[in-house]
Amino acid sequence: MGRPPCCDNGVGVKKGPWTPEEDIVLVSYIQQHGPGNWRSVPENTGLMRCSKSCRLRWTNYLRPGIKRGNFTPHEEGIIIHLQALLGNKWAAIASYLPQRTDNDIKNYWNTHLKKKVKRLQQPAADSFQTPPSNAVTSPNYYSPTSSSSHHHNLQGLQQPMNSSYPSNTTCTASAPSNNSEAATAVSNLFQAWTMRPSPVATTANCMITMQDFQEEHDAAASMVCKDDQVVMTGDVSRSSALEMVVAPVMGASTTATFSLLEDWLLEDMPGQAMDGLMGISGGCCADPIMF
DNA sequence: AAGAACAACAACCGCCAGCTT
DNA sequence: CAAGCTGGCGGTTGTTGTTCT
Repeated sequence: MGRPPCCDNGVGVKKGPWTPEEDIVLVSYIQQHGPGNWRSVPENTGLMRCSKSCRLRWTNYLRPGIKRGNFTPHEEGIIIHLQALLGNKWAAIASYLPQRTDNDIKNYWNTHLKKKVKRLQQPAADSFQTPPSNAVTSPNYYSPTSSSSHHHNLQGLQQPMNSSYPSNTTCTASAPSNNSEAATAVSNLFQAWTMRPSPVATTANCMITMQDFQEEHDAAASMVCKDDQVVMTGDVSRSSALEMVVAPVMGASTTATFSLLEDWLLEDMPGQAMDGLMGISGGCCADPIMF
């Protein structure tokens, strides 16, 4: 089957950077007709661009609400974690950062974060690249580059988030029975974390970079955010690290957790990280969609 | 000051899934 | 059911700006 490229005719189709004039034409057309039916955009506007180019220009650059410029440490953290969980599913990752486009995130990953993460993971590089021999069959193994896992994670991403968690919820835990459940749970965690209007999300002092935390990590294993201050406290196990992540989702505290999870995920190879996630034995949350 | 090397980012390309005919 | 069309996605390339030598 297959289909020819939408711009296959080539003749008269302009390529390369968009001019301000073209932008104006495109924006004014979309303001009148709304986005969509991209096929008709070049025809109706006289733009010598293919429909695909128009759509990309709109979604990646002209669309209202797009945030440009430097990524905050908070955004960095989200991208790093979601990339570890989902792989290069930029559209899915972008859905957690509505102000950023998938193209932006992809570029930022390729130019900044990939190197950064690689640098931080260097000591564990060997083990990172060699999944356990039973990786394919093991229900507890998660590969960040596995396409099947991606599908599972996307299913999780698409699930609506249960938005209300009472702060005094009784916490019981049962491990997810498969990768999909784990991925869903983690995806929901991230979604809740990123969406909630909490002090952690809005307090600059809580936006701690991974480097910041890792510099401190030798001295103190946990990091708690109270009011506007980040407080390093005593030892923290992997399971309690996750509890710290879950707690604010539950609305129970203002524990600053993202950098903890960052550290927790990046410190180990992904399989172990997911094992740790799935092997939580301490109580954390009761909602059935979580664990 | 000039050229080379590198980094950042916008845009393109090819493939795919889903829908329509 | 097959073929065609559209929108969407991820990988890659090209261009521009910046830093280094």
